[in-house]
Amino acid sequence: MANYNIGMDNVNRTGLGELIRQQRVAIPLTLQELAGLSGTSPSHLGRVERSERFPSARILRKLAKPLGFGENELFTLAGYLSPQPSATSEAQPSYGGGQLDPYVSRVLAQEPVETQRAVIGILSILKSIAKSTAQERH
Amino acid sequence: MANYNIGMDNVNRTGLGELIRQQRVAIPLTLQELAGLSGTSPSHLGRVERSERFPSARILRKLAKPLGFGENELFTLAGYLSPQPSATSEAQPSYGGGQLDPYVSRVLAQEPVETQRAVIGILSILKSIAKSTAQERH
DNA sequence: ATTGACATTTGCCATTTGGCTAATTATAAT
DNA sequence: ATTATAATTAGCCAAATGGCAAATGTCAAT
Repeated sequence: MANYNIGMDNVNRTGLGELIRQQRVAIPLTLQELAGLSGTSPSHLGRVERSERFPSARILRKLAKPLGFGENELFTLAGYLSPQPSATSEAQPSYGGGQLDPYVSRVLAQEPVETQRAVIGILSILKSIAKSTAQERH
Repeated sequence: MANYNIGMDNVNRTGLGELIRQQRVAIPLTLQELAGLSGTSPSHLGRVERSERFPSARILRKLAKPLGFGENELFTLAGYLSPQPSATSEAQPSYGGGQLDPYVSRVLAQEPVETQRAVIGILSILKSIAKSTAQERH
């Protein structure tokens, strides 16, 4: 008659694996390399990425730097932390609004400025293509 | 011949239990009450307090509010977070060669993170193509 | 097609975590 | 002192976590 913890925590663990994988291949790293850099095992990371296992905070912390995440960022994504403690009134719960992904930032910053500009040029072209394609579909 | 993680993490788990107990009795709460408030079990909390078990992030998160800790505070104490996170990512040039063009940054930041990542994914593809092309040319 | 070098996944296992129940230990109240 | 009652601890167990080794998948070069 005790039953202290019925049901799910409201922990957002959806898609965390995918996100980690996306980040890893974007860098790009193999599972083994990431395992090496983070001091974990490739097999476990593989399972984490395809959501067969949920990573503990210890693992998450080890993954943060090699993947270019801020320390608490992965924790937030994993649902261990509520979204953005320090923020006063921005706080988009879905993490999408006006934030530049730290890894993206880091990578781009290493390119010459013309390349950076070319990249967003390509992006805007792709977006307009996508837009007109969507319109054709009626 | 693999051995990815020998030895201890440099996680500060010393005295965390004592600290939790001090806080609990200071409030004051019994183990059962705290267990009730946090949705955990008194037996486990007892063991945590006398450091027979180390609490997972999930438990820590549940304990934070009833004990009057800030969300990330217990995480820091537990060694899951390094002291003084605060800085949310971005803007710290601490690493990397160049600067990110502010206009580029602004435009990209308005895209969802997947798009941001896709963009640098495309960039890396283009770079590898360029590289191999250059090699073929000699 | 075959080999060889990597990368990923799977099988299996040890360790940890955390809950329930029961036992023990404090704390009052007669 | 002796119960009654509450609080803590200990015994046990199921589930989860994460590592290693072996199997499988992939891909380029022969």
